[in-house]
Amino acid sequence: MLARKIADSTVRRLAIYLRFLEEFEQHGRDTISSEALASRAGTTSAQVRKDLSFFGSFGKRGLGYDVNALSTRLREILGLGHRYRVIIVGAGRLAGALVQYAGFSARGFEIVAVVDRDPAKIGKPADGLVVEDVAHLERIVEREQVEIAILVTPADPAQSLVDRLIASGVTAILNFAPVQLHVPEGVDVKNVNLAVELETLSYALAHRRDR
Amino acid sequence: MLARKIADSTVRRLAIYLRFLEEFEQHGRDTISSEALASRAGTTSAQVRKDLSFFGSFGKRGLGYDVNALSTRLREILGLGHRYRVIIVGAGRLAGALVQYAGFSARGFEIVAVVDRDPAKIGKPADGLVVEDVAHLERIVEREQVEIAILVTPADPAQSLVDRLIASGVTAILNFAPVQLHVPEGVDVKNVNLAVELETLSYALAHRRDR
DNA sequence: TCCCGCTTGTGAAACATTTCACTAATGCTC
DNA sequence: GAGCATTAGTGAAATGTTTCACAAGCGGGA
Repeated sequence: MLARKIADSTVRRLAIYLRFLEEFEQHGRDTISSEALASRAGTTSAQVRKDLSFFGSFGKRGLGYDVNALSTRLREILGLGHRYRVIIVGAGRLAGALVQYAGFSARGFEIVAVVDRDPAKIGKPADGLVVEDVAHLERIVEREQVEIAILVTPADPAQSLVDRLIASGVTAILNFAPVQLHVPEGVDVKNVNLAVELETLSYALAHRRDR
Repeated sequence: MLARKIADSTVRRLAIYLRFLEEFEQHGRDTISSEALASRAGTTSAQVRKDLSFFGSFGKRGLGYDVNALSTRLREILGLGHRYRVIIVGAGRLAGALVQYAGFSARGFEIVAVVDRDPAKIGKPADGLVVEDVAHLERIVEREQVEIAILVTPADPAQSLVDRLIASGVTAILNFAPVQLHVPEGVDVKNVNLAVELETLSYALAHRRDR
């Protein structure tokens, strides 16, 4: 795979295209045009074609894309070829929602451990798992061969937990804590901040008349 | 407020700056440079100054920004001057996490109702609220004077719920359902898709060697 | 008052992403 | 098998965003 520097926006759209392709697959449709895919995904046909063109050319002119072939290829491109082992750090309610969220395991993200520092939570069951003590974080990461961590803690302990995760070999982190994490080269962090999302809506509401 | 077309990326950063300004405020610090703010927020000082410059000039050369004045101004810009009344549509676990999430109410987003269609969930308590029947959606939106809706349902019913919300006067929607919603001019939608976030991480893992 | 170090505000340049517009395949119809 | 309608692939143009670099303003000190 010779992919150079691909924009984050492109990768996100690929993931979205895949979602709709799988829907088409289930409906037994076997070919789809860039136009049809674009209208589902809320973008333009030129954008779809450009996004795909970074990775090769999979379509047939005059016909469109083979639904099966394209979704296989997208899964490959997105690295969804194998199951990822995921740890959740922090056993709050959001953690509970994530553990149970079917969308993750459907796409190969398997939650193999949940840890917390609160003795009241340690030992409690969480959808087939038991909350473990964060004190044993390193041991658990190694035992479960964790590749991805989801951080669902308050801002305060986040950085030191990340340092420990990285020291144990984790190289990809989905961060829900409202802090900017500092990580070395070779480790990827994606930040999700639900309050920020609501605030961009609030901004839009406040400035509606400007448009 | 004469703000023209401001990039979404800029608005998100403003929300993040505000978060750190409030932290500085609590620590009694009364002035801060673009450089200091940038390093906390994970960006550059030039970016901070440019972002702020769209809305006026609030700093003092040689000194930096007045922490209090700037955070007040940012709250104003982001439309955080009043409390927003929010409904959550769908009473799953994610909804539960959102209802209880302190970050929302701290920023003026007050959850005033939770609805679902599942009779098993209707009537159940949810952090000071009671889950109501989605059949009464219109009545509830009016009664509670809801301005913002958070959609936490499966993909399937999402569009028809959105249509009903809009017909009832809701003009801002935070959408967690994995579909592209169609809304008329004048309604804002923000999409959050947790599976997509994980998939961009997966992409990064798969292509690490390319860089 | 004058000088100096610091930091903002901002055009211009660099860079990135999206859209356009056209060429070239492809299958279908007659 | 020729003509036609359709749709992918793609350089080039347009648009959007970030970074650069520097002039100008401010406060503090002598």
